[in-house]
Amino acid sequence: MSELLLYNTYTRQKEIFESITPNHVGLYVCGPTVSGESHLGHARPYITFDVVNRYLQHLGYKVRYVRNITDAGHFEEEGREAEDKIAGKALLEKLEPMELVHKYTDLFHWGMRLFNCLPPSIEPTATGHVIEQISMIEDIMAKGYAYEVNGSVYFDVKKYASQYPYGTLSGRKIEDMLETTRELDGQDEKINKVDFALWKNAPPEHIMRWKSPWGEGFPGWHIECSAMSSKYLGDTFDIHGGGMDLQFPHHESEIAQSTIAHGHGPARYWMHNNMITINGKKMGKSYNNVIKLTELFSGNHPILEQAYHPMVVRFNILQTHYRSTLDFSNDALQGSEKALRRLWEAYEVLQKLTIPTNTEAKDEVLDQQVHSFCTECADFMNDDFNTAKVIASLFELAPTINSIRSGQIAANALSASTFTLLKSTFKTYLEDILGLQALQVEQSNKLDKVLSVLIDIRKDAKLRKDFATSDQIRNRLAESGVLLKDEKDGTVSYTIE
RNA sequence: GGUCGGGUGGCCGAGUGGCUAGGCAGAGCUCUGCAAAAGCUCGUACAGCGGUUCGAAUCCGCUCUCGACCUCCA
Repeated sequence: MSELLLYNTYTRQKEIFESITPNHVGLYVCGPTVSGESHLGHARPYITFDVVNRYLQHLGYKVRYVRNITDAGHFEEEGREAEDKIAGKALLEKLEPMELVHKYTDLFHWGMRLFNCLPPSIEPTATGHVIEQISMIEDIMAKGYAYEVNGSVYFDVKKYASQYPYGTLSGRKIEDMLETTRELDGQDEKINKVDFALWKNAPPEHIMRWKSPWGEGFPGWHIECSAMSSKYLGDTFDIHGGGMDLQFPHHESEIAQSTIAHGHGPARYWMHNNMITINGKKMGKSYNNVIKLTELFSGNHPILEQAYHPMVVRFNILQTHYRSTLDFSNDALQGSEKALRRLWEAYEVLQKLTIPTNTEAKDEVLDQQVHSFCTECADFMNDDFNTAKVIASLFELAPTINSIRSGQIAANALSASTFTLLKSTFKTYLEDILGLQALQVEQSNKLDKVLSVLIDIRKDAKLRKDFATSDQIRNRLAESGVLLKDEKDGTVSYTIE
């Protein structure tokens, strides 16, 4: 089998993946800030890295997947007054900060569950690791790369850049940044505007505050990921992931902090997923075009023509390579919904088919085709997680499956081994790796029995050529969302919308 | 302004030098009491202009155009 190639943002090329510890992978993904409801944009990284996690496990790695919860609240560094997002929102909603954080964390987990994202191995919170963050800041100060001003601590980027490569990850030059940022404002505590906060002094009205060697305050944003990733994954771990928008300044700052604290950057491979856009514009609070997950699943948003099932969203995201932008539209989602339905039905048909006993394929050509569509799935995943191509291959197999079911293709056209491979490929890729699930909710036994009564009555009517009655049953059921299908073999199946 | 990445058929989207993904929508046919589903077949696209090459959506140059990052952001 081919080796796993992944695109490393740091080197800007695809590299062969080799884990630091054989058979183990340390994966860190920047998690959400739980100051508000999760939105469609959040779906992308967590689904992307869920597939990365699943695929690494499929390859036999034991993955320690760490994804943080930012519950300490970022501050607007450039704002006149330092404002804690979470504390501010808490005042608005008349909630304790902890109450608010809990509410949105639960909501986030709810969304992740619906998306069928496997939970991370560890989900550390920033507030639970203030001590670790403080000691890392102390370490950086002791090494001379941070300075204190009025109870706040800043990282000295200029000094760092003079001795270490800075800006590699995000493709930036410190000189350019120092030039473009000379909007000299004497108010700023920072020596250089490129400096970033490790610790912020808390103004009196600030609710979230912790004691530190520099007075009461709260940690800077970037330090939490550095402190927590090194705590749970070590000074150097395998993969650090997140959205492209975090490349700068967040990840660049993490590298700088870790380099001073540990002598090197935190991760060997940096992976960044691209953004979701709406009508070509990035979705974001500042654009006022955010679709929350609750709205997405309920259809309750002006942009949405209908509600979208979490699996449809997941499928839609996986139909696009993770490094491409993904433009949201109702048409695209509706297309994905139909596509997923068809693919999943083929999968269900396949599960019911019995594997033939012939060792030789009756149709060599078809057997070969099926075989290669199955095996190439691994190649596509190995090529920087090309889920779009995997899905295309599975679609290529759908007609064969459906034809075998309808008898247009004899079951023994395929050899027993190819048939087995076909079955395992669908199971492995569709369910285990892509993490997809049936759109339909499990039906209750009672409903099934009720429907079979109606189906039997309809069958009788059909035998009597009483098509008025049979059509009436079918139409009335359709009105209530139950679609009947007369199969070739005389049986009747139904799907519930 | 600086840096970077795009512009692919009606729509969504793969794809880095020849073998012209896939999905949705559309058209025709088969099957069917009718439907639905399914199967088969069809649309021959790569922003524009040059260049390199036997051959380019894919490489180079220019133009137009969209977007991302540079500030909280997935």
